Amino acid sequence: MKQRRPATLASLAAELGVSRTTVSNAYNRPDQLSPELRRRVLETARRLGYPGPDPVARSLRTRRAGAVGLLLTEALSYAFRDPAAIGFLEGLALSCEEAGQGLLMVPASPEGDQARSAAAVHRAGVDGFVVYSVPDDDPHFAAVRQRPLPTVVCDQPVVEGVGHVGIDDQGAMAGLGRHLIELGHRSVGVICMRLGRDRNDGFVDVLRQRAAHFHVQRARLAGLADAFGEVVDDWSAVRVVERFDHTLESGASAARQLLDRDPGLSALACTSDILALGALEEVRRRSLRVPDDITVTGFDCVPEAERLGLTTVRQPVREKGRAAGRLLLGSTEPGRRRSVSLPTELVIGATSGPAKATDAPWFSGL
Amino acid sequence: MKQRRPATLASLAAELGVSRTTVSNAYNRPDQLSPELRRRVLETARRLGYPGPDPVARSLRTRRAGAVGLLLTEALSYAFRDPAAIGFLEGLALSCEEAGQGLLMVPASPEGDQARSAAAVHRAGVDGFVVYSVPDDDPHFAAVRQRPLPTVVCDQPVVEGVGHVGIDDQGAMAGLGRHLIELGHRSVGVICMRLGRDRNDGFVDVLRQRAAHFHVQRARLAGLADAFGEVVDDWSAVRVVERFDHTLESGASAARQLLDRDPGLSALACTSDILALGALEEVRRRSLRVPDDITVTGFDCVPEAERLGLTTVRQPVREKGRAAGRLLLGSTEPGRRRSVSLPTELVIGATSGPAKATDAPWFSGL
DNA sequence: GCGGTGTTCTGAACCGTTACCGTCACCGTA
DNA sequence: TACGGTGACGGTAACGGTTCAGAACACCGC
Repeated sequence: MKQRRPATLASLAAELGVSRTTVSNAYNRPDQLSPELRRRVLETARRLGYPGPDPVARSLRTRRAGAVGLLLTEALSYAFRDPAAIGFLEGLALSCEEAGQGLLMVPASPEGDQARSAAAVHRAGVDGFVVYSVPDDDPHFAAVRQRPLPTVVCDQPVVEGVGHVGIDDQGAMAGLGRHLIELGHRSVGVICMRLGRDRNDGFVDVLRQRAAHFHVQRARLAGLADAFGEVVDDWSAVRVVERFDHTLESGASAARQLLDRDPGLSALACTSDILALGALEEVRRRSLRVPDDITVTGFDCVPEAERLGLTTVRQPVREKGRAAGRLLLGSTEPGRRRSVSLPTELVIGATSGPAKATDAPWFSGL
Repeated sequence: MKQRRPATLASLAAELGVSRTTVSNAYNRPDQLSPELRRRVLETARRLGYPGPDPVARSLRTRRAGAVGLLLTEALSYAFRDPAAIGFLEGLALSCEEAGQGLLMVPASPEGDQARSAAAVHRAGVDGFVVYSVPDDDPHFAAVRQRPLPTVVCDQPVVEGVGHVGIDDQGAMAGLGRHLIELGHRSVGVICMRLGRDRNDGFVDVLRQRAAHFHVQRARLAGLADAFGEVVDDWSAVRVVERFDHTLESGASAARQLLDRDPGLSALACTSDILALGALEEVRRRSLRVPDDITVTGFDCVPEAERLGLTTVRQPVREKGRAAGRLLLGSTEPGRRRSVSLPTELVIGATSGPAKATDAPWFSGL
């Protein structure tokens, strides 16, 4: 029954001897034509194998694609390994679902020249973009900004004319830092995620910390610096280790690097739970007791961390996704806030405890 | 500088005094015009704030959307809670990324009438569909089949004219069942995920098992029936409990229901690791030792299960995603296989052990 | 008989782009 | 000088719909 060329609105109309408008109305405005004619139209459509109005043509005319574009850090698949990113995605998917909008994950391959890379962004048929935690100088993000579409960023710096969702990373991390200070910790090692688009697995100087291209990491390190700057002579003497890959293994190897260099560390502060969980593995391997011998902290409060009683900072990842979606999809509302900052909570678990006396001069001085 | 009406290819061409074709070529076929003219075009585009050819119009003309549609079971956000689904997504995202294709998650709200529900599928501007583990009678899937697009299903029955990726769920589960039988287990309780689109938290008769709308669950139950049918008088006497939600809590409450009814059970076979992990929680709550007092098994081999040493079946979830993507995106190749079945592996962990003597009559008879 | 009021359907103008083919100037060659 | 080849660009026709302003017609009350 199917013809070589697939049926279109026009061919259906011709077959029925009615106008294209009428066929269109049969699908989109049932009240605009008699039930009898509508029945005939739909029946003929079925007979001819017409699947209904072409979505792309419809989008062109109506100027609405019915989908939100999502831009993630580099490798798309990376996101599916990070519990925090998954939570964000879940929240975003939820609010898209509520609004009946699709969610288009834009393929952003890291390699290749900038132009080819950004092409995927220009090829995306969407009504708006959500950009999640990409580096400040990301070419895809630049491409997104060229498109004349509403945009919301999350876990990135506030940008003029662009919606924003985030938390106070710096403040939250400073709070965690003060917790460590209260426990008497002075010699801490820090483990962070990658700070730039280049791979740099190793120690990080203050310059690189401050110039980090990833907002979140920059802010969290700054938060620690804020807190420890008060009690430590020189923050730049605190060793910070960076890892490109965000895996348990990275956390473990970073902890190894820190402890090899400075076995006397009384605490390891990590900028993510994944890294902290990895660090815990290495600590356990060394038969160090937590928190008696060493304190380990994370950030995010992923389920696994919560179960293990990791000291960390809880952030509402799912809510971030929902907020981003709502901000974008409700962006036509005029009185809408353009920036949302969500609350965090310091979660004191079983992996942080008082520093050993040797680490706290004023105790040993008694 | 920006005009009220956004710039188009045509307005750019008019401004430059060249044809639209030439402007189009400046973007898409740099070799078709002189570098000098191309430079002028691009420069004028920047000046006028023209963001490059409109993706939707381009898609209409070229008949390619540059994206793959993904249809998931009902609530989109559900997928982000199931580690197996996340693995699938990761694999699929990976192969889409390789091919430079976007991945559009179609919003498929469960409630609402069938017509409105399927509308999202008809609205999706994509070049093909991947359908993951939806019930056999899902209206969205029916809508997908109406669209004249290449389609690949995963964890669903093979359908004529549609690509297919899956594993031998029935055979794998039968293997697990034989493992339990070899250990002497005869009185087992079974915990499965939901079998239909209706909520039915409780015991399931054989009829409902066989009529399950979810292929995977149906197949896994059938696998257990295959194995135990050999040694148990009547499979229909084996208690099977169904849970609508796929959570740890569901697994725990299902285990509770089974053990309350029949405290003498020597094994709990679950059709997913999540359910099994939940069941383990309940078992632990009852101070039953695993596997001395009771054996618990899962299916999927998610990371958490692996770490805990759960006896389960490993299936290559990520590979399923990759295979689905490749099957779809390479579907133009003529000699391509239309159905892929991936291997599984029985993983014997620390949660399965010999049944207690009371459970094995021929032992106690010695 | 006439103006008013719906209902039902039509005509034509877009939406912004790319495919296809044609034109034209220019160049080297016999 | 005629000729075929080549590079650069232009014209036209889709691509498949939606939308808006009416046309045609029936019905109604006065």
